Formats: sequence, C-alpha cells, structure tokens
Amino acid sequence: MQRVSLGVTRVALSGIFKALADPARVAILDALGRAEHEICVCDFTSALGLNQSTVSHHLRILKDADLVSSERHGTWGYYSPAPGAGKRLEDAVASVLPVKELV
Amino acid sequence: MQRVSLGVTRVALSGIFKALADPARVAILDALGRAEHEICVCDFTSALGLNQSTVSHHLRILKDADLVSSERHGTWGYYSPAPGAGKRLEDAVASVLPVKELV
DNA sequence: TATCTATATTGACAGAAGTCGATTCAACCG
DNA sequence: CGGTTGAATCGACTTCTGTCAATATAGATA
Repeated sequence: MQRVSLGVTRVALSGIFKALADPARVAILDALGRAEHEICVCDFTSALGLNQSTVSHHLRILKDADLVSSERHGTWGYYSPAPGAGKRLEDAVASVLPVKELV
Repeated sequence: MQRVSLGVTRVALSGIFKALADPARVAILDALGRAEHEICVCDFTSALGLNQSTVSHHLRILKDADLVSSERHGTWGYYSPAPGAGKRLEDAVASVLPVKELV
C-alpha cells in the first residue's frame, strides 16, 4: 500500500469546477466569452428558458467564483467574463492533469 | 436585447466539470496524475478518510466521465488516468474560455 | 469445498443545489 | 411624489449528491 499525497487546495479547486457543473452556467459563460459586448440579465432568461430569478442565481454563483464580473447601467445589469478568469481555469485544470501529459 | 447563442453540448460539458466538482475526486485525480504506477482503491480510503464504499462511488463517477480507467489484478482494483483525459479536460475548458484570451 | 480479502453494489439518510413564485430593491420616468 | 421596470433576494419545494452500514461479488487460498 503506497503513500498517496493530497493536494492542499482541493476544496478550492473543486469549488471552481462546481461553478461550471451546470448546463446553464456553461451556456452563460460560453455566451459571455463569445460576445462582443456585455450581456444583460434579460438576454439570458429567454435564451436559457429559465426564470429571471434562476438566472440571477446562476450569475451570482459565477460571480462568487470570480468567473464573471458585473456592472450596472441604470436598471440593467451587464455581465462579462472576469479578468483573468481564463487563466484561473487553465491553472485549475493543469493541477489535476496527468503529469506526463503536461508538455 | 441581443441574440444569445447556446452551445450544443453544454450538458456534456457541465457533466465533465461535475465529475470534478468534489474535493475527494479532485484529490483522487491529482494523486493518480502524480503517481508513478497505478493506485489501488485501498490506498485512497485511508488517504481520503472516507469509507471504502464512498471511494468506490467516487471512482465510478470518474470512470463514467472517462477521466480514469481501471484494471483488476486479483482481488485488487488499480486505477490510472484515462488515456486522453488531459486533452478532453483542456478542450472542455477551452470551450468556455473567453475568446480573446485564447492565444 | 469453504473461507478470507479487496472491491462493488444496494438502501437509507442528511444536506446541498436547482427551480419557481412572490417580494424587495434600485433606478428611471410620469 | 407615485408608478414602472429590470434585477436581486427570499421562501418553499423537489431533485440531486455525498456518506455510511450492510450486503453481494469476484478472486485467491487453504
């Protein structure tokens, strides 16, 4: 029986992945990534076929995970990918990747 | 209100991330990635402080997601990262990454 | 055969997560 | 001021998930 070492930040790591562990949030992030400009909440409710409160809920989870950032213009709330979100995701994946497969 | 396009495979994508959305599974994958050789189930039960059936449960989830592969030697079950798991993970992340941040 | 051992599966339970309706909040406009 | 509108929050409900104890399975060994 060999010794198995446990990484220190596995809870934090799984937290990032948990933020992506829902089809709606993947769709949101994907749309935000492709968009030329910021997207408002109301755009998602129709596109996702979800209630407004549900969309707000998913956006807050993505924001808590620092994957998106929000900005308020009047009564509209606009969302965009958070700065550095890409790098944080890549780092998260790299840390669970098989060592041999790292270049 | 602008049109928002939805990717086709968002359920599949979120499924991959869901497999990583638990600290125990992150630890398992991380350990398998660093290990020189395959690791048997019994190694994880002590390292993770989890019941044997719980470890089996997590391993099955990882296997269903094609992230690990298993092999049986006698009564022992040995696990290792599935071939191509790294690439699949990288592709999954790339598909939700902000386009601008892709090199 | 019987028995032991490592793993897989099943059943049950508590807590987490997704969803919606209703309400509240904040900014705009009469 | 009051009313409207887009978004956030709250409350309730259902479904999903992680966990363990108990049982079943597969292989080794006597």
